[in-house]
Amino acid sequence: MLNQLKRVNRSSYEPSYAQLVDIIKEQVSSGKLRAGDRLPSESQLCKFHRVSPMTIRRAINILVEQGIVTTEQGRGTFIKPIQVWEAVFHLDELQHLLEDTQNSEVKILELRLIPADERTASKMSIIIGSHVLYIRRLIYSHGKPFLYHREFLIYDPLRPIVESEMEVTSLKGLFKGEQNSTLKRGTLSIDATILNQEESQILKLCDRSAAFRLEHIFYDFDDKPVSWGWFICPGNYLRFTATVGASNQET
Amino acid sequence: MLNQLKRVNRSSYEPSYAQLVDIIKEQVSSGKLRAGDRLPSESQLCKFHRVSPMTIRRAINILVEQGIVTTEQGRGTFIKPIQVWEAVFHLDELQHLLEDTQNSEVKILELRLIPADERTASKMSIIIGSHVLYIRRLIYSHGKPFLYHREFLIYDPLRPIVESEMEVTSLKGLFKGEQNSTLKRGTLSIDATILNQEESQILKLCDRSAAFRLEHIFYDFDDKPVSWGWFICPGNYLRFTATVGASNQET
DNA sequence: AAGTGGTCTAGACCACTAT
DNA sequence: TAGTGGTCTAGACCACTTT
Repeated sequence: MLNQLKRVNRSSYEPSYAQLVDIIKEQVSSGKLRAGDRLPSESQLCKFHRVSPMTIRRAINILVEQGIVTTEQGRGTFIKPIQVWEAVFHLDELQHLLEDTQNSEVKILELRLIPADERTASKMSIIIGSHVLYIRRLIYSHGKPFLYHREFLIYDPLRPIVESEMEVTSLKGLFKGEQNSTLKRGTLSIDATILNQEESQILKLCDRSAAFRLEHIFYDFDDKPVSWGWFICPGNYLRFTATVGASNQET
Repeated sequence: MLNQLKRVNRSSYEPSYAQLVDIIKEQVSSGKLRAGDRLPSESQLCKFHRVSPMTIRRAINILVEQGIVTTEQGRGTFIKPIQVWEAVFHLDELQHLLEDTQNSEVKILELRLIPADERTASKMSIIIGSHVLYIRRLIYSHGKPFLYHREFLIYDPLRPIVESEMEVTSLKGLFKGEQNSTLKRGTLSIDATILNQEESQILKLCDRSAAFRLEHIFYDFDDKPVSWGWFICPGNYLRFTATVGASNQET
């Protein structure tokens, strides 16, 4: 009985634990194992695949992380039913567009020191009227504008403005994957919004069309906000996608 | 030298590997370890924390999965700079609203058998004109409509329609976390859109306001589409959020 | 050659669940 | 009591990078 088909191939270059993950995923996606079914016990899997308990455990831990199975101490390991909520959305598409430096370009539309208004002050935990650096950028892909970015940066009068501008490029690092040592964490959120007149003009689109608004706040190592801003991205330029359940194409 | 401060507490109820993960994360979020820094080698960590190599490895593997560090064979383990692209968005908010069965309600607005039009046929890989079950649902939270769902289900004439309706409830299971054995996987995508007249009327909102459109296709174990549909969710009812980098609040 | 991460073993002991 | 998952050990061997 047991798995009948595939065993771990000990002489393969693929690690045993990874082979095991694939074997079990394959059994799920082919329907041999279905939601609610119990996996063979770890000791049974050990004997069948002729690997040590630790190797089996490692494979099962990975399946747990991937949301394929759940474990219940004393009872067994069970295949999870698919749940829509497990869907996870990434910013991959945006990343690839920006990493493609051949075809993407960042243009600074405006850069000036301004006093923080109420909203900015509240977002950045500073006093209203404090000076902040305000930057408007337009990001082009393949020659067409597709992202409009507005950002407020803490301005430190002790440092020359040149260095503040360095911060700008260091922020750019966030999006290009360069090293960055001044920022510790960030929060992001996505809203659905409608382009206003200014935005649609800049992005060369119809007024009042649908768009995503990706807002961000970045914090330094003292947990103080350093940057607040948002990207406007026309809805027809971007789409967030995700999959749930055991897809056959997965690794 | 080394970590100077915290060591793994062997007599704690928290597993050593989890303690190690927390210790290192704390060092990152406090700034003791910064982007690009190298961690002590695994053998050094073994000696310092008096645990076996496997335990260290497990902790480091977890940190790799969480995007905190990267490993380079033969060189060492390094703290990763934060990257916006690591942001991961979930449907938690939607889930919590629907799981709160006290305050949420699903109302079927329409349920009928119709011939598939071109778009439906293409999405579900069926022949134009094949019969599909068309369902319109309105989901209420705290008495207010906040999700409008339209869905097309494969109709199997060999099964009585009652069973097809069962499928409906089984799909509901997807959203309520019940067992489900007929579906294997699904793809989801999020668009930004603008409410049309029908949608805004049903959701009792202003015409042409911003909304998310969450589209889904679910497949059975033969990889055949079983359900295609989309949720319309007003933008001001929902927001997708994510964090990047080492936040102090994390486990 | 020395040091690093990567995989794996063959057990041990524990907590929990079922019977 | 027997079976299950959960943690952990004290090594081994390998591939890789640096010196």
